[in-house]
Amino acid sequence: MAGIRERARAELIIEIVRLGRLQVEQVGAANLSLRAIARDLGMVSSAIYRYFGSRDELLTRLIIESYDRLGEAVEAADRSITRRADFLGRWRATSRALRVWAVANPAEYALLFGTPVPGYAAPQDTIGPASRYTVVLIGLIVEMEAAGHSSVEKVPAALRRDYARMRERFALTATDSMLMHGMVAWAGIMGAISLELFGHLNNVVDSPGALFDAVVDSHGRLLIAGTSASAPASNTA
Amino acid sequence: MAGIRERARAELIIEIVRLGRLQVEQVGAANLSLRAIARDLGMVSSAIYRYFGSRDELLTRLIIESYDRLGEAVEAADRSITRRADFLGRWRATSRALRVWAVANPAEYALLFGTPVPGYAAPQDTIGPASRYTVVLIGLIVEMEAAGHSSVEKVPAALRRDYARMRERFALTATDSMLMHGMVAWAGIMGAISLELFGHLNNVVDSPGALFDAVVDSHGRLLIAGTSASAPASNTA
DNA sequence: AAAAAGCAAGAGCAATGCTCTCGTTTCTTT
DNA sequence: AAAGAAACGAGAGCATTGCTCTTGCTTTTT
Repeated sequence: MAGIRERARAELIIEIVRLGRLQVEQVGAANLSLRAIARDLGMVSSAIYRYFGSRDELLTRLIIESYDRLGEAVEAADRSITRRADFLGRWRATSRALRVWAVANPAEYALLFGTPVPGYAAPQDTIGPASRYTVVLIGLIVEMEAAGHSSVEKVPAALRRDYARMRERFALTATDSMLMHGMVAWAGIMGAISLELFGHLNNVVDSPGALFDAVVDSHGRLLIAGTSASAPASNTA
Repeated sequence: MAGIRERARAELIIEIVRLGRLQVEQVGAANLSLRAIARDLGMVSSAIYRYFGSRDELLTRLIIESYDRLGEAVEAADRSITRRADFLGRWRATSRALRVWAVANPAEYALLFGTPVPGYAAPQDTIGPASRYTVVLIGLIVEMEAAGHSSVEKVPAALRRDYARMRERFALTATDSMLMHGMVAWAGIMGAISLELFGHLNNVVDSPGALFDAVVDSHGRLLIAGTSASAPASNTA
């Protein structure tokens, strides 16, 4: 049972999503228009609603796919470092992959990490894909600690429950200190990317990529060495 | 010459801006509606255009005012630390003021640091107010270095021109290394706030304030001590 | 073969930003 | 002080949006 109708439906959904992504890239998520998609498809606007119940539903689909693409990019970057014990290399590769993806797909980055659209609550379906890139980073932290690296970050008491839950959820063995150190680094690179893409480095930093690399290395060295900062490692330039 | 008309105009503009800010708070900048403001004012929608040529013009005004409020909050926080040589205290006070303001005014924070509205290019008028809060942070960095603190951050060659321009623009005396270290910290706290406010800590961190404090202290200690991490300073808890 | 479900089309509703015109009021110039 | 210019509010109107409902037609299921 091919299901002539079922097949057409699947193809149409794919096409709608494709045009939706195209629109997000060109005019931003805020201006995503179901009517415009219908027009491009040669359909009348109401017909779209057979496939997506609302604009938000399409948006959710696009968000999920974007998270997946980002996750895939970061995972590939991590895989590309064959010497698995080269933690600084893996940290650089994954975080740079994050930025490269963001710079190449600014509208998608904004869709994921920019202002949430008002009244839009991310449904449960997004949290899986959303954590995909973070799983890579967390894994890196865990492996680093297993290999003997440590962190002396002070962990506020209020965060202990969170880290305990995190260990359980992802079946990790990592100290609170190391997990928190990872979050500090995470915030650093996300901040650097957001500042760049949302225009806050305009007329300030001409080479945001160089700044980003410096941020990555700054955090990377600390992650590798704890606060003892032994060998400053190789530089970027 | 009071100018009965000029006076009414000034008052009306203030009222429009007030209602605009209220709307941004309640429905987000994306849903800011000139028509709704006109309605609240008992005017017909077209009358609004005598005062603001477009929706973007009102938005620009709101952005400028928000930057100013944020700047004022951060400046006040810095002033509140009377012992001016307590750099860690000032760093904590200013960065926490940043977060407190953001948490108290999430829609305004999103307006300033979230996804830029597509097609909207920030006009020149915004760059002055936009740099107000950064001036406080930069000043702190400069004073720290003048007091003997230093940084061993490696500065990529590509950033030297940027820092030279920055020194000229703000009439600073600070090393590239120290300025870059400040930017690393800046990215860290902005990233932490954005992750929190844009929902990326949901179901992950229950006490984002505690995480933020930890991020602030982590950067603060490094800024104070360079990479030598001498005295771990007092903690937060 | 009959009933059920899926589908595209079209009309329609309530919004939006923005433009234009038309009298009226205020200000400026003579 | 009178005449001309500028600013103003109201109203109608255009193009656009998301979304709903009804109406026939087609595919699928019973």
